[in-house]
Amino acid sequence: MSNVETMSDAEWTVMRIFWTLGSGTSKDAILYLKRKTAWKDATVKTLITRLQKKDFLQADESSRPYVYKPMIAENEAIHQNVNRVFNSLCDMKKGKAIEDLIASSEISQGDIADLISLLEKKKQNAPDHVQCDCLGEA
Amino acid sequence: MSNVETMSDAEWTVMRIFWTLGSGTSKDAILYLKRKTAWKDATVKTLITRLQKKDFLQADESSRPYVYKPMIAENEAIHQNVNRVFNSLCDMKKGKAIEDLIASSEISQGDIADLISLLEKKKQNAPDHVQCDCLGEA
DNA sequence: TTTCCTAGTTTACGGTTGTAAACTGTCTTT
DNA sequence: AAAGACAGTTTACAACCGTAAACTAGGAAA
Repeated sequence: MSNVETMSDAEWTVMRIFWTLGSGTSKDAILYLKRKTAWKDATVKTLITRLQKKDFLQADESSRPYVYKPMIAENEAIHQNVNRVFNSLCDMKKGKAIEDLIASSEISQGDIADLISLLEKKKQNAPDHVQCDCLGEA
Repeated sequence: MSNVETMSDAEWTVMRIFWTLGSGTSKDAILYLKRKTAWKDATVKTLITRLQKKDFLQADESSRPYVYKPMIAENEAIHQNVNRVFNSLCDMKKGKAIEDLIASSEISQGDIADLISLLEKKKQNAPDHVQCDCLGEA
């Protein structure tokens, strides 16, 4: 179970290409990344190499050019990443932070429906207040 | 308007103390941080110095020990930080990511109510589907 | 006023990250 | 078989980060 903490921002950007393509060559990555970044080809190559070292990408070396594929699922990576940020937030502020997020994200009808029903359910057992935990245990 | 992108994880951890206290001495920070980390006093001092250089903390030097206070509001910092992570996510996956977050966070009754009403409102104009934007513009 | 403690400042050091050039090995095309 | 193109590998390098020791100056105690 690979741990996404060690994936840098630039590496994440590269992974998105492979996650979306399912698999692809370095050329594919270089090509698509030109649309979003100003990186030189060499930069992308470096990032791919680092992702391999960290076991986030694996190369099929049976033929050239190699074909790379993700060794961690996008959903799993997103889960870890998003949760990591939230774990560093004051407990008391999480609700508002989520509100903020919802306000500024495009969300589909289906997902909104899911969110509402999840919240309805969560409401049954929700506490009246959530304490700030920033100063640690008393 | 300071930009939270340059605040490191360790620095963030220190800021939480000052955000919660409103202001405090390095001793305060060292003390509270002992509850959550194994950092040596010197480490906290270094982090405070870096936060000052980056203009996230300001010291009142009119008397010793200095009293430090945050130059960026916690809410603003959280907003920037959380949004930064979400901006690096595939648009299509944001809804699920938020679901995930809600599922694993403690949220108060009040916040849940707010979230639901925000979602109800958002539902009026929500798209049926959200496209993946990982490969950039076509 | 001499000494000591405490807190602020300087220096340190290896690892990671962003960014990329240069080198090299392997197919493909003459 | 020789040459060229492309992609994979090595090397580079400054800034930032986590982590902390060592040094120093200002205020408190003796």
